[in-house]
Amino acid sequence: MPRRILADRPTTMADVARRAGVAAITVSRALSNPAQVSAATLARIQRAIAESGYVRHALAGSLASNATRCIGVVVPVLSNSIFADTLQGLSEVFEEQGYRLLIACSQYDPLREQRIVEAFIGQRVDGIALTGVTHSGPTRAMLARARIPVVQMWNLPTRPLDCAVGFSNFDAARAMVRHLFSRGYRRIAYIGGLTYKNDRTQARERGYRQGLAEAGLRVKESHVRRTPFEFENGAAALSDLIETDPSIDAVFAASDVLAVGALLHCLRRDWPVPRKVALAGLDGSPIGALIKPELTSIRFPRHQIGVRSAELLLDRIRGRAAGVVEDLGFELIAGGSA
Amino acid sequence: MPRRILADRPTTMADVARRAGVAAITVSRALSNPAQVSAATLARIQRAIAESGYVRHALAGSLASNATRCIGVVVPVLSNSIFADTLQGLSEVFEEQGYRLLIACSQYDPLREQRIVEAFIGQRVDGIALTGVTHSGPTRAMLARARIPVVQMWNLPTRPLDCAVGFSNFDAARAMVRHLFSRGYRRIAYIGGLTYKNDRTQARERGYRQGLAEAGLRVKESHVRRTPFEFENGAAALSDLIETDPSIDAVFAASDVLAVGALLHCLRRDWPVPRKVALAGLDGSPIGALIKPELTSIRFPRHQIGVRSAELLLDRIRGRAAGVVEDLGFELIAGGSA
DNA sequence: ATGTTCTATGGTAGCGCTAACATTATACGC
DNA sequence: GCGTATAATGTTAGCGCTACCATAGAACAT
Repeated sequence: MPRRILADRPTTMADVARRAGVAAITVSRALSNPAQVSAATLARIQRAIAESGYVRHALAGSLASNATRCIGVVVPVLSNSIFADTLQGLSEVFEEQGYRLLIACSQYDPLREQRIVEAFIGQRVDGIALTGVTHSGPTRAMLARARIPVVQMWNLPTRPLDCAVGFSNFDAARAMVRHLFSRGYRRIAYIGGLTYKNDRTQARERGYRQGLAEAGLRVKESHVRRTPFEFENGAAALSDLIETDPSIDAVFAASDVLAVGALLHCLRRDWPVPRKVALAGLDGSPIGALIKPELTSIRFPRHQIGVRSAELLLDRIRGRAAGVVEDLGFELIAGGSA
Repeated sequence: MPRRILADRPTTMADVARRAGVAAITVSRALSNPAQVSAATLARIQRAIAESGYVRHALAGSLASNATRCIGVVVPVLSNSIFADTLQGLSEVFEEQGYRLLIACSQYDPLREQRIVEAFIGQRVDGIALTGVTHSGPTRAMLARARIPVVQMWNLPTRPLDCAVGFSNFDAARAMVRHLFSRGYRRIAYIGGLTYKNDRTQARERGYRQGLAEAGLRVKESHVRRTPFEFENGAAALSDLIETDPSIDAVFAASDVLAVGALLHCLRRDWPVPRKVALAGLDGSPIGALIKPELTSIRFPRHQIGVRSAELLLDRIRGRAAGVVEDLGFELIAGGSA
């Protein structure tokens, strides 16, 4: 009962095999492990492939071999370039090893992440890289049941799903508050992201609060702002903070996107930074270094997070032990802004 | 001859069917078209799925149905947020229609694009979205042979592969040169991208040259710089241009990343903009509007390019006519920088 | 009562590939 | 010469799902 008209269907491996005068399995071997095939046969097969414009049907291969050579990656957004560096690191390692990346955006939404993870499992990816360490219950359950190697990136989980590569967002934020304190600032406000959907943002805000507490300063809730990571929002939040309380002497923005927005806002208004207000960010983005004064920030190995995540995931795929959590640390960059 | 130990294999549709007391095909229908299944049966199946934690094997389904509900997207880079807006537009439309996106980066390299397209065809994606209009011969051949719907984005092809959505990068650059001329600038230098791998960059440079020619100005080759799109490179190129020829009165950067880098460099050096040198960009990125003076630039509907591309691709997938080329235009934003 | 249509469900085959085993030819040691 | 190792290739049986056709029963018209 043929389901498709036989004429005009795409070339299959059997077609190539016929043309080269070999069995289909030999074509399969020629493609996935050429060393197994004699030089003469290989040449005939390669010629047949070129002549017919054959492209192997990866889905059928994956179904038969039970391995897709695909890795699923979830990032919150693509518009913030900080994750792009990590993606770059992931893709460098995986491409070299013959794996492809499926990239999807969760928009900082755990439910969206859950749907993405389900789709990844449905695609039978060989491994999954997640940004962050908080995931919905169903997400965790699906991953556990599917027994797919997973790496969590950009933060340090207390109970990792599998392996993890990141740094302490909490410590980084606390370190920045200490730095500001050591420079003499005492009325330190905070502009952070929307905490309710993001563990990195939460950790940074906790770090800010802890840093103030350790310095013996009280947290004023009116000095804490939360807003999505856009340049404009950093500018608006700063403007609002200063208007609300002109005595604020420093603002710590938990992301360089916000900090750069805030800094540019000051420059627009001809507010002297750091004299009127000191500014500090967190991300170490290159644009911070181009502004005068240079943005004080914290840099972390964004690219290396991708590289190490890929390496650990490959280890897991190849059957090595799980449960590794790697802390790649961070570095405070003291610019002129604080 | 079983190839896998039968115990401890992932749940299949047959398992779910057995548990629900129906045939596998009914489970399939319950998942892909629930209206075909009676309410009572549907409930039993849904319960069986929930109990067993079943996730449908999408690969097997695609193999059988000859449709993957996946769209392949090639962008040059992820680190430049201008493509992120387009991706966002694509994903909004496709997700709503139940399609998934496979996103890959060509790094502005046609050979890499070719490998990506081959992989997409191997995955039997239902459609492909490409950035730009120049592609390697093999890429064009593969796409033609595979008869996969394709949309080319961000520029207007003279001979489209299939459909296209974009604007004239040439006209945009020319319009900016005209604007600079109308403001009285006569020694207009240019900072562009690396033309040899990118048709948008080529078109913009041609637009610059044409604009000068139409204004009766001669192009000085020493006034033309090419560099990868990074903030730092814009700063460095501007610095170098001014050093080489201090009489330059305006610089047109063919990307806002370069223009913002150049503008920040001027501010660092306390060079008055536009008095010492006028600056104009092209991309309409939000950060340009935050700087003082605001960056003169050209805005285009980046998000809408994604939306329309997705709609056209869906039309094609559903069998409607090919060959549509849509020009979405652009808009000049006159800021204080030029 | 008979035919017609519609709804709900099932049986079977096969999508295109590769794992596992089988087979054949060739080389090698003694 | 014979057993044994090695290389090169083939045969077969699925991987897990859905298209296609079949079937059975209910609803309705004639």
